[in-house]
Amino acid sequence: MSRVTYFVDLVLPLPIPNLYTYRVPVEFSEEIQVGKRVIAQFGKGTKLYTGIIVKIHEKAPDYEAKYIEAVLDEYPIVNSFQLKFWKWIESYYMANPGDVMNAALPSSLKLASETKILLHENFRDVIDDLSDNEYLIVEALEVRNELNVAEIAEILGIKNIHGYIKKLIEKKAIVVEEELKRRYKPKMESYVRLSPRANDEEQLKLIFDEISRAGKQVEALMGFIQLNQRYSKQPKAVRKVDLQKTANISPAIINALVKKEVFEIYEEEVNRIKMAEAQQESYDLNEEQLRAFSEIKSAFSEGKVTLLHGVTSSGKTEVYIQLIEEALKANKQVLYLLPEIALTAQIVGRLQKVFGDKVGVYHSRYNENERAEVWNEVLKFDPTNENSRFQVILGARSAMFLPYSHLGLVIVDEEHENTFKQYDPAPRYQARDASIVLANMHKANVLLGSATPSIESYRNAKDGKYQLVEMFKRFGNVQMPEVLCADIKDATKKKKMKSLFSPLLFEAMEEALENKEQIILFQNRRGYSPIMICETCGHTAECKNCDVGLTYHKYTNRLNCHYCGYSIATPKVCPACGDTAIKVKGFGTEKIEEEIGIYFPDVKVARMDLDTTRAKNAYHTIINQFENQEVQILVGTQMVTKGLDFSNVSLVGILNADNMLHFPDFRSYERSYQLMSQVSGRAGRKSKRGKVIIQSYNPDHQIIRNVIDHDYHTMFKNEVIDRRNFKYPPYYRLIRITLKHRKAAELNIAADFFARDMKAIFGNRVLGPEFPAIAKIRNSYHKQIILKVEKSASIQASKDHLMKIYTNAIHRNEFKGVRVIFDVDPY
DNA sequence: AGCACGCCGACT
DNA sequence: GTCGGCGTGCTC
Repeated sequence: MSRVTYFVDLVLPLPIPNLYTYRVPVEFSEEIQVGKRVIAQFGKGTKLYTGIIVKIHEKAPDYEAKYIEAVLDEYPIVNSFQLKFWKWIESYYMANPGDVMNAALPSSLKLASETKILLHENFRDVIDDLSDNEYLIVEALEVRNELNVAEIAEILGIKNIHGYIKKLIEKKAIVVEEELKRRYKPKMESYVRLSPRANDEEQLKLIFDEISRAGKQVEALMGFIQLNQRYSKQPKAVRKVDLQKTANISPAIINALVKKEVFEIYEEEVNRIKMAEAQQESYDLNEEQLRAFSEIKSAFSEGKVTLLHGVTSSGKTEVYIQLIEEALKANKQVLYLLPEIALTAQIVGRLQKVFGDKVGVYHSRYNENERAEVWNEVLKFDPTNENSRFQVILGARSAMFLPYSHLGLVIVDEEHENTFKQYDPAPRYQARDASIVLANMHKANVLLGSATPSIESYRNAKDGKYQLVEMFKRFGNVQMPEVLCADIKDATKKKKMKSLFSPLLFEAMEEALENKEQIILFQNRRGYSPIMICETCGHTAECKNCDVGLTYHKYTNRLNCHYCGYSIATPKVCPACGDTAIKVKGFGTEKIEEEIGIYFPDVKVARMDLDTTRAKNAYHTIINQFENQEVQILVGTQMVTKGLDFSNVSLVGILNADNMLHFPDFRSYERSYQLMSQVSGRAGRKSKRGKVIIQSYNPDHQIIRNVIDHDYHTMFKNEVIDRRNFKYPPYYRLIRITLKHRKAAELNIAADFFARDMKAIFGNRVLGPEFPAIAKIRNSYHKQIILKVEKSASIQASKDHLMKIYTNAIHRNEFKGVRVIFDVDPY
């Protein structure tokens, strides 16, 4: 009887463009399944990789295919929705399948080369039946417990040991330990409870008498009763660590009580991701929210993507919560995307109050075990099970890659945020756009939410492609803040500036502080001063790897490059002319912090930017301090604009609106409007109208006027006219081609060739090649070519042309050493 | 990505 | 004359 030989096409976690076909050993024929992980050798040497089976077939390729080494999973860990989604990302964003796999899978699910080989627990049963080499392996394993493939190869002195491994697995002498199982140990936690003997009022009294001379033990017992809430309706489990902390006792005290049979210690498997009890909070939607809610629902019933445009603190979250509730009632999964990891903490608390442990969080700062746990829970989701955990996933852009099987609702909050776009490692995707595609695959509803929608989304809504739902009132009838502009050109001329502060801002600060109100100051630039300049010869320090000036950081007294991290000590004399007249020019957050210290020496100031929030919990510490009003003034970059709600902020100052308005990018007006509106939204309380002061050299600038008038619509109207005239999104799609080379001259030649080839096909839709704002990063020169494709034209055809040009180009001599990066919808 | 093959400089 | 630099090309 002839047996069928199967072949599998694998995605390998490598930046290479193809799938690879492997032969399946007959003994795995039953096990293989699309979406399962397998181990396969790839390339020279003994490198092993985890691949995902994306296709099973019987067509032998015309080369000698290698065998897969092992099948890792009992069940597929990637479902068919995901594979379809991966494919879409791959093709739309011009990425390699392996890049997409890398972005999608938590790394604990894709380890392979380090795959450990262990003894089978019953290996002794077969030990007599082994060949010499097999015996050698088993013997080595008895000593070392676990070995990887390379180590075994060394022991045997043979390169290809896979035959032996295979035989040994068949004989059940060894097992290939799947990394996941090995690393992923459920976390156990010690809990304390009363022993059966003590768990009774009478007995407890006796015990108190019994231990009355041991003060610490009494404290321990009291602490336990307190934490346990013994006399409440619902006593709580008491963690050992909590008891130690609350009663301020050492583990020895608890052990003593265990010995006396008062306490018992028991272990409980904890979910790494903190459990939360749902405590249904009653919340009622106000009239406007109810209207929005019903409009959204009717749009959903027509299968339309909906854009919820609601001014800051109009109570969008409550509307989301209602929608989530409906999705859960329909036994569907919910994906709630947020732009910032930092923001998740605030929202997750709110959602968990309502949905308990149905809410899971997923983002890149989560450790591997936590991520694998969320992955597995989502994979296990069973719509018929009432108690499914993580039916609602809250996360940053990577959360869209989880193995959803019954997605019913996707919410993209703050949809205008550019952090939804992944820039650097490929795949360079837009999570907002991609998740809409994902939702379509699941026939799920999509809600985009923002106070300042992106021009794209708003236009889609205006065109009727999306449903537009708007909320104009702030929750609790808080007034929109009063926005004023301070003319710093005029103030400087009249010598009225108090360092960085215009009289208008300065007086408002004084007033707010007097009233014990808090202030947020926003400056879109970190560090102390952007540049150091020698007043004698005009020399400025530049990064030796990149084409940018170094930024002075006072705290460390160093000059840093924000692109590559290069840093030098601040020179005392000018390296060019030797003069000591070195001065700082411009200002960043650090400088502002210092200036406040001079004018308001008694006021507590906190600074929030990339430099102060690098430590793991720094962000929360700063937020908490500000929330608890231990700090009166918060100085920060972009970070302070992101949806934080503080109740006592009456004043927001934007120190310099000009540098964002003049950013060289077609989106700079849109971004400036969004940024300024978002910070402005932080001002204002229930009882008092907030105040926002924008400092600018250009107080009549159209965008500043729009912010003052809270006039999104005019901003939008003007912006779309420009976009249409200058051929930018949303009327055109952009593909950015970046070429990199170590040498500028070679790069220029290659870029000119590429652009010429492109112009031959695309004509004047090609822009460039141009050096970007920073032409040199990490010792590599960059040059960009932008392709503008009409929305009506086929983007796929354009990409096919591009790829053809690319494949032709790379064989050219002029292209040696040039790296090419494609970025679709780069902004 | 990783690894081998390959062709030019400072060394036993 | 050889060791080793990393540029180039391939991996089922």
